Amino acid sequence: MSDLEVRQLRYFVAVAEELHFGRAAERLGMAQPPLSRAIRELERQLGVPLLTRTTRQVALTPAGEVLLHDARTALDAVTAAGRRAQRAGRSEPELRIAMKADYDGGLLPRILDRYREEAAALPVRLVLGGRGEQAPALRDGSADVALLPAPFDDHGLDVEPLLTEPRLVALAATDPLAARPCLDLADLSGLILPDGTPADREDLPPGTTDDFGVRYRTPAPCDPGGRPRGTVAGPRSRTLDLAQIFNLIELGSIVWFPPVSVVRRHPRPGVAYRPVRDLPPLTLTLAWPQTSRSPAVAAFVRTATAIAAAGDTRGMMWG
Amino acid sequence: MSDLEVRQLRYFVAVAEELHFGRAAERLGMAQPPLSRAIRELERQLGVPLLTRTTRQVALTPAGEVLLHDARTALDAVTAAGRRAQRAGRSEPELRIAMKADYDGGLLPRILDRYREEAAALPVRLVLGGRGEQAPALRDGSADVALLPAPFDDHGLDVEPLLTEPRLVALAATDPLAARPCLDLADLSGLILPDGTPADREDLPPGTTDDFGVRYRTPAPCDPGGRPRGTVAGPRSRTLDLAQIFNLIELGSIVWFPPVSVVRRHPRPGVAYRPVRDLPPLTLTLAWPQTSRSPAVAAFVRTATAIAAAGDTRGMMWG
DNA sequence: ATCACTCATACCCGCACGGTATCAATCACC
DNA sequence: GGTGATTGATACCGTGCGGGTATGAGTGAT
Repeated sequence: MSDLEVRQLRYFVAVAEELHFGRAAERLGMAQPPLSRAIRELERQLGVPLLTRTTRQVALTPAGEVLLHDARTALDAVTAAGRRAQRAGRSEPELRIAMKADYDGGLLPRILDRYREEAAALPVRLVLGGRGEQAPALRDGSADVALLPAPFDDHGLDVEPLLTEPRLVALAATDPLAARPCLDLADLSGLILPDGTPADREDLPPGTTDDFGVRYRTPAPCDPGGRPRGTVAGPRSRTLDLAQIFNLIELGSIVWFPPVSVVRRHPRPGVAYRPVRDLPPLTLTLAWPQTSRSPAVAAFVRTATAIAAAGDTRGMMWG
Repeated sequence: MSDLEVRQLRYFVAVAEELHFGRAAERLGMAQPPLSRAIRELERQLGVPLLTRTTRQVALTPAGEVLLHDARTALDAVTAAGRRAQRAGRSEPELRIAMKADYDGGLLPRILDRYREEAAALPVRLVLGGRGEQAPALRDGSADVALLPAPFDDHGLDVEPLLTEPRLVALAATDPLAARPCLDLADLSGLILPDGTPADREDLPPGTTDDFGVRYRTPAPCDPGGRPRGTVAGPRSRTLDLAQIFNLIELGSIVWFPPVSVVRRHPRPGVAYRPVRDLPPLTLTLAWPQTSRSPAVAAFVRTATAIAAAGDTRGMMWG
């Protein structure tokens, strides 16, 4: 059994995601016939059918499902290898921290202060991205360490929880609900979050949508049991920044569930924050590639966990 | 930056391990000039020098060290993808358990009994191999779950410790040391283990040698800070089976450090077992690929940890 | 029954990968 | 310090394979 090639995996992933040879070929920037042939050759090489195709329907076999999953992680590993080597050769070493803006539980300034005193410390660069972008960034080598809310798909990553903080609901100060000191999730039925999901449903699949309303391509859509949808939504171009979110909240169009540390940074008249009894708290987590051997990452992890442990009794409640 | 290809990674790993283009080319079954050109092209593609070469000396740059490490894990991921897909398509699904013969802490019979009653259970197949083979087997998809002594290189794996058991020293009954009820490591200086290392040095790098005397190719030689040795020893063909080991022990040629559960299975006149005060115990660990989504693996892990938890107060002492 | 759609087949082409021959640089040895 | 051995780089060539175009064939919709 000779080894697979990256090209074959890329092709297969495209077809498996699109479930359509024509569209997959278009996405790959090639014609359909060579793609068909390549997939067929892949199946011959493995000795296993990966797709059941009629001229009207393409579906994954169980083996295809397995390969789709493993091929994605293998492709991640390959691009990560290239990117990390590239970076290691560049003149300016730095520690790239992936996070979503403001989602640091208020710890980052203190962490960075102490981190800079470490012997193994490197200059720090923040890689800000939307929800669901941090873990893939670690896997493909475009960041060295990430600060992100659990749960998330942590395959290939090492993980250290830093702190758990409650979330509040942000709603229009003029909303009748704002008159009450404390709410339940059920009270929020009918309201929607910035990403369009109903506020009283907490089952949003991780890695699919962004709190800011951007819909991301799921990098490894580990739908438990379900089969991945064939169509992959590109960025919906409805990106909301914080100012827009606040504006919409103020107008009563949406509500939002920021953690207290974010709230503390954005006091704003016209927006009321209230505790929600059954809203799960947010656990901020530190993650880095399991393959990392970088002393700079190790030092950062050490510093961050120390700071979090030292600070975890500080005022996490909010009036 | 276009994606790397498996071929490029294989080539680079070969050169980086051999630190010699000619030998690397021979190992790859090709001529030297195309290999030189391929590596050069890889460097051009990444925009980073990976090797410093004079006509007499080839050495890795820092970027090369990083790539060597990451390329190995990427290659593992690729072959694992192929192998697991292949397996998923074959008619007979089964759960392949990698372990070294007898190194199950005596748990395996009970684990298997209970496992077979699980709904998600599959027929079990044992994949026996020497020390250091289990973790690579998980990574390259030739086993689904492994039972192995910690510590080991666990990158890409999820891990669950099962039990910790003391080890004894096995020596010739006629050895003067056998007269003493308990020994120290220092007492054993001058004696050697089956793999040839001195018995009083407990710093043998994991994944390098086998207790049975086979020397394995290091799969991911994570020497902390040091540079990987250029020469990679193939199997030294000096494989010792248990009978040979016992024979050599009996003759006083070697000593051995089996855990008590192994000792219990191999009572043998002519061989004495004695506790060693400062000999670290052996922690038997369960490991499986982090990417595993198999219900059969999940059921096995559940069963094994339950059995280990239930049995961990049972008689682990001996003699 | 016909049309539209989509995957497979047939055939061709260009290029990139691998091979052979050779050069050039460095080290060892006297 | 000159000479030969070793080893990586360069030059050049042939071929196999990956990709393109044209077309066939099977299937579902109307």
